[in-house]
Amino acid sequence: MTIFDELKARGLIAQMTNEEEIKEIINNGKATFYIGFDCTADSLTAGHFMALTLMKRLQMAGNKPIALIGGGTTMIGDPSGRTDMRKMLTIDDINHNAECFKRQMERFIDFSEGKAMMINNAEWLLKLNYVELLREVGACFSVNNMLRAECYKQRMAQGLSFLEFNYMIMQSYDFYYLYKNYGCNFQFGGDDQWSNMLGGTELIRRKLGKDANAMTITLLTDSNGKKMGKTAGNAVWLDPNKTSPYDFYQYWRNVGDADVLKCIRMLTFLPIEQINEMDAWEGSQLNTAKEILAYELTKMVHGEEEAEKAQASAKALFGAGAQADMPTTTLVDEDFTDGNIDILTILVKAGLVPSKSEARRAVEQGGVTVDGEKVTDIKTVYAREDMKEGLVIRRGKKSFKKVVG
RNA sequence: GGGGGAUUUCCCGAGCGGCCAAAGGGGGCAGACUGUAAAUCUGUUGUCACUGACUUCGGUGGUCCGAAUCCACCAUCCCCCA
Repeated sequence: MTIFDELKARGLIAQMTNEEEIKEIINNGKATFYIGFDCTADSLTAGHFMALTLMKRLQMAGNKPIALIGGGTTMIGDPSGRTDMRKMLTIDDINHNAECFKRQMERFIDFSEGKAMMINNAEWLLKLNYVELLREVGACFSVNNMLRAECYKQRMAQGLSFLEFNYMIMQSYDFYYLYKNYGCNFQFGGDDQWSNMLGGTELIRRKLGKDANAMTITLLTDSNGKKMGKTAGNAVWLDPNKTSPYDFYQYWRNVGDADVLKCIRMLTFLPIEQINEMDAWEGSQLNTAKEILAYELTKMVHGEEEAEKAQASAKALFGAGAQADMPTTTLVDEDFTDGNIDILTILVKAGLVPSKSEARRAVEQGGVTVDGEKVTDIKTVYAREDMKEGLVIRRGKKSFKKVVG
């Protein structure tokens, strides 16, 4: 199976410039392609993960990836799909974030000599001279067209600053620059990037008279059409310090029935034949598929050992099994008064709940269990001696923490 | 440059000078039902020393016994005219 057919079979392809040409290029390993990552946070997210796997797939097929870190573009902020302006980040923040991205990417992509490159667009964007830029590429952009672009549509009602309006030009310039200096003939990106990407191919055509290609990846959305990779508005991070391997595992373990196969297809490296067999699964059988999904992804992001641990913990907590590894909080002297500690304080200290008020509610509503026993009295107190072995505190169905005194 | 409007709790959005910690919806959380799914139903959703107290309604001052509600200035955004 060619790489193109594989991408297609996995449902990864959303839009592309020229199908025949693209097939020929990527199937024969002739693409030097780039994907841009704006460093708005100090860790990549599950959302970026799909782009990383795509890079890997293409690299395995002999193509050469360029991971473009958006040190320059982040200074501007991509308005695509946003209803408000992004917070302005300082240069120091951006540099720090870029460093973090770099470390995370190295786990997935082989950056050894000649295999792939990592470049920061701050290298050229920050040096641009306004008037020169206007003369060089400004003439190639039609404001009329830009205003029609999908990525600005949503913002036309809310207001779009000139700063953000320029994002497309910067991204287009990147493509142009990479084409000229690194022989980059291809750009991949999320489907929300389509108009920005076309800006680049258009610029290359006008300036150099050459054709470059672009292809977007289907956005990973759940059956309700919402972007995946977020819980309650918070991103699922790849950094284990921001989202623990266990939580990461749980996120995928809990995807809806309708979304499991799609996720497996798009995100894992399991052979398509195997995935197609799973297609017939239904009902509670899908739980097995979810386990596979969660395990595979955790393994890729955090390594096999962490994946095993997360899976073991999950099985132990939800099944009957023995106590397994699980996140632990160790209490210190100050947490106790006269050698005792009350349930509300425990919940807060364990980070299972953000405030005592919520702890109170959780207990009053019967959502708290300690070592399998439901706690209903908010005044319940535990003695330190009884906590040497640790108590398993459970809040709701899915949050657990072991607390040791 | 001129004129008009907006800014409310996680989001959208109501809000009479006292009865406002602030309607309603969304989202979140918990419970029931389940398969660690979805849908549905119920409860809950500022904080704390929780039948009470404290801090919130863009910011700063002011009027008043009392302000999210009135006044002044500042900031940000939107719309119309140029």
